[in-house]
Amino acid sequence: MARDYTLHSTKGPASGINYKAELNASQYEAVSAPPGHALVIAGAGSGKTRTLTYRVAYLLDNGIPPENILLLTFTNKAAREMLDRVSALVQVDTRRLWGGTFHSVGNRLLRRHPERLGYRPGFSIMDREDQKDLLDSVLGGAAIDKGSYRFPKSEVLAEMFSLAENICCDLQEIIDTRYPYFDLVSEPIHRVHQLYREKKLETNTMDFDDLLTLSVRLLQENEDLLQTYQRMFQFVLVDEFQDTNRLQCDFVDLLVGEGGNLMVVGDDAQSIYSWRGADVGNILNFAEHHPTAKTYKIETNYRSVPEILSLANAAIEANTAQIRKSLHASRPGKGTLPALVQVDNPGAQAAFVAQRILELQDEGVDFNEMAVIYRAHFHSLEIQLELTQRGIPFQITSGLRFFEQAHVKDVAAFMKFAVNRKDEVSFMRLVRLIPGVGSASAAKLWSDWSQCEGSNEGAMTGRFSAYMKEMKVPKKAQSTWDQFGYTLDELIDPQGLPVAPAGMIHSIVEGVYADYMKAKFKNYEQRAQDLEQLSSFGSRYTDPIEFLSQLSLLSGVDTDNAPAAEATQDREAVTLTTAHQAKGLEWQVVFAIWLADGMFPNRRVLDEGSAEGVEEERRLFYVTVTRAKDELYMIYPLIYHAARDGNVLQVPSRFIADLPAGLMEPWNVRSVF
DNA sequence: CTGACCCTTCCCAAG
DNA sequence: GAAGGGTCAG
Repeated sequence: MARDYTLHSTKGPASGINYKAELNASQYEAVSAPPGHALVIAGAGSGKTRTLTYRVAYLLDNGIPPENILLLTFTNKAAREMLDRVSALVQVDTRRLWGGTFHSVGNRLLRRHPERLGYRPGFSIMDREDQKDLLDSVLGGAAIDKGSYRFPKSEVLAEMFSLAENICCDLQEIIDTRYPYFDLVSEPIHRVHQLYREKKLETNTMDFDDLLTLSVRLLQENEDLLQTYQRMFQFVLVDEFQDTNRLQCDFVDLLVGEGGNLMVVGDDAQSIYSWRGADVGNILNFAEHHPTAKTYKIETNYRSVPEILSLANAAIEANTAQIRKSLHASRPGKGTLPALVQVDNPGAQAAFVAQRILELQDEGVDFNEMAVIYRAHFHSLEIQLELTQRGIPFQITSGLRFFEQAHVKDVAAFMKFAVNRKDEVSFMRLVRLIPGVGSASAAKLWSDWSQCEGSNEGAMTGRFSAYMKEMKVPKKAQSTWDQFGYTLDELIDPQGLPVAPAGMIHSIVEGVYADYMKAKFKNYEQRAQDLEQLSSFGSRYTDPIEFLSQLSLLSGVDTDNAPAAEATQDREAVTLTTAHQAKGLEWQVVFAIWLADGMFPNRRVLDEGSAEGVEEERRLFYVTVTRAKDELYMIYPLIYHAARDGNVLQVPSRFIADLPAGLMEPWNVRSVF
């Protein structure tokens, strides 16, 4: 059932966009590509987002209804940015267009048809911590003999299961290739895996991977839905295709089907997620996989000065597995080379960065236009101290995410449980907030609750307190338990349906949580404020299920629209970020720090000794340096004091050592203190 | 059985 | 420096 679409531009675009004038020749070619499959190789800083944005506008201009377009991106932020830009270009309601991350699109599909997979509406989404809790619960009941052999902890199990899902292979294969030392216990691992899957269905919960795995299954097992969605998504566009894994690729293939039109955009030189299953082969072999596909290369870089671009090109040169392209700069030369800065130690590194930031500010560069980029979160430690001491404002993309903080998760647990009464993880979390209830009582209470709920369908909808009153709790816990019951009752209306999110949060905080926070946390005020922001975020939603989904789907990378980020958004601040999270962003000035072997590239990767591993690190280095528009500082400390090994002498990163000396300028930094 | 306290361990990247 | 694990008093 091939579908043919011809794109006409006879009467000129309704939007009045002059595509040829606003794009360069190769961008225009990709934007105006005929229907069918297309691979767009867009180098760093070549206007990839612009190209995708204009492509969507072009489709709309040619009469494709927005609901027939699906735009898959890597982060929510990227999706939002592109849709905003499309709205600015054409007068079409882009809310009708499906755009978002793979996970959010999966979520949307599954929310429409949960019953097809044996799920109920209002299923909960577990984050990493919830997943670990559920696995621990499974482990507790699985009678695993942990004495005789080393059995993987729940985090490790989660990692293994996730990898198997994402690269669509058998769990045994993961054990064999990546965890051979667990081969002795592979039988119980499989058993836990099975129990875990059953438990998820039983508690009406999904983990992150399920959002995709189950979406794929939904489409594979339901021909009618497959037809519906294939017909719906006539034009599918995928951003950052180099970072897709097998599961995501299968999802796309299913949605596109035989006659669909698929455009994938990416840059193989920026593939940096193989450790979570991304397969750069998806982009490298796309043309082979789809013989009719046309390939477009966009090789003009608008971002960086030629001095920086030359260095970047030289840096990636050493990689063998890549699509050859020659990225050239459109900007004029600047006359100064990227700086190579050797400093004595991490303290001096931080001092250098801080001082240079202040000098640049004097020269008129905004703090917002400066970033410090590093390989691992802990590399930012000294910089944070130094910037704080000097009063330089900064924002950091840390490992700690707003929605993963204990108090936010506690409140969310009440909401999740109100929406999904089978949610064991949330139930356990909230009853353990009660004084006098530990893990043993919590487990007992859950078993009572699920029994009462199982034998009595009424418990699924009626007032919570009616059922909770019947349950036995430790004496010490009784009054708080009752209070919890009344609070939960406030979260549902007389029909038993959950009320709006903002109201829920209010009830929870007023009813029980404020008291708990005061007793538990030193920084009660701060946390109370967080919850107020959560509530104001919640007021954008009427449907608590929708709100909770968004909470789960928002990640650390794109918490832009998250409450915590909003407070700092318009403030001028230097950005501190990992190289991974810097992907897709740009700044006038970039400080790349800790460029020593063992730090960047990472020690573990070097120890593993795989050439692919080092190539990925090199791509990560490429991503780092290509973030810079005007100035790039590559810095490494000679000596650092390790916790265990004392003073360690460092060697400059091989990625720097491999570069021709003429591409950078060594700076001599003298400490005057 | 709970919860306070102390000890050790950990550090690569994230949806 | 935080978080998990072990120990022990109440």
